[in-house]
Amino acid sequence: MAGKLNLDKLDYQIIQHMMEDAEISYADLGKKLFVSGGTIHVRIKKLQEMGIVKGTRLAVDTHKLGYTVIAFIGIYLEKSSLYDSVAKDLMKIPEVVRLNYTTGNYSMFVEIACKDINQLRFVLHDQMQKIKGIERTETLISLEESLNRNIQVATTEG
Amino acid sequence: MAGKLNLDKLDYQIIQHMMEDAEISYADLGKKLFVSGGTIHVRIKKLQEMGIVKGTRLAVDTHKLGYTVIAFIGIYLEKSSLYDSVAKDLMKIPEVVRLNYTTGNYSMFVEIACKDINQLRFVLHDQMQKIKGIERTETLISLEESLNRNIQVATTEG
DNA sequence: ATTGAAAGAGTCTCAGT
DNA sequence: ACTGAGACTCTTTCAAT
Repeated sequence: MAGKLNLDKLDYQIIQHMMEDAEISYADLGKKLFVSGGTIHVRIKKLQEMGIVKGTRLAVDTHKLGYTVIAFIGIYLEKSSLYDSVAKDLMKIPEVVRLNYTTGNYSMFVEIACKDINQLRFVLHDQMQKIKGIERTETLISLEESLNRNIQVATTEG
Repeated sequence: MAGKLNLDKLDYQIIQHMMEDAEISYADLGKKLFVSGGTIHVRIKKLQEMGIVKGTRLAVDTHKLGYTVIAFIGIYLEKSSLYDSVAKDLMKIPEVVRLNYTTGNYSMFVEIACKDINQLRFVLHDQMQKIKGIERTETLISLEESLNRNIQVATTEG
């Protein structure tokens, strides 16, 4: 399956640090990890070539941007073979930010981000209910996000 | 509540572009959006001061790093007043990457990232079951992530 | 593989508009 | 507010180890 990685402690430390803050300079990160800036550069280049590092992204406070209503929707399909078709329709809804095919209670699990409850209602009733193949849905509205963090790789050793 | 934002189309275009790729230079992004690099710089600085932009993060392929098992856990609490205490215990588990307090079927909703099914079982049976206040849990294992994207702000107009 | 220094590219500041 | 140019900082390359 997945090829062997052969990453060492330094690689994992670089990944961990820059997942949390990619603005630090190679020189400064090198100082923290007791190597030169040039070594940080070489390692990041290697991680990019391996496809592990995929670039950098601006971190944005979505709540401050007005997306105050986060909801998770569990979806029951009429037939599980309808997954691809339903997924395609769901992706057309801009408020849908995440979509997983799951085992367990639901066949699909979706996350949506809306600006208010009216927009949530619109997405649920006017957009999702029209999609062919959805039997019914269950909505969980997030009242509070207590944690949203990266995976913890720094202690991994190969 | 939330103060008025007063962002214009250019602000939203900058946010949208850099949420997807923060490596582009201000000069190049300015060319795309028909302003100078200096203007991009001023806008980003403003967005940082407003707390909307919170920095940049390294984007990593967690699947390639070995975290192949993503699961969502719905949690039923014995009493909903136990939320804070249970949340505190859940945060101690490194595999827990996200934690929401929710309305609907479950009281809490958790996402975990594991390297294999055995680690998932360990987290579920040995770590989560020992937490006081959890009545029972339901697990959804993600068989496929079809979509994981940012919110779409580019068409917003203030 | 790592280092340190030079070359190249990007950010940041500011005077002018 | 936006621009463009200069000062400054960071990334990237490379010869030496």
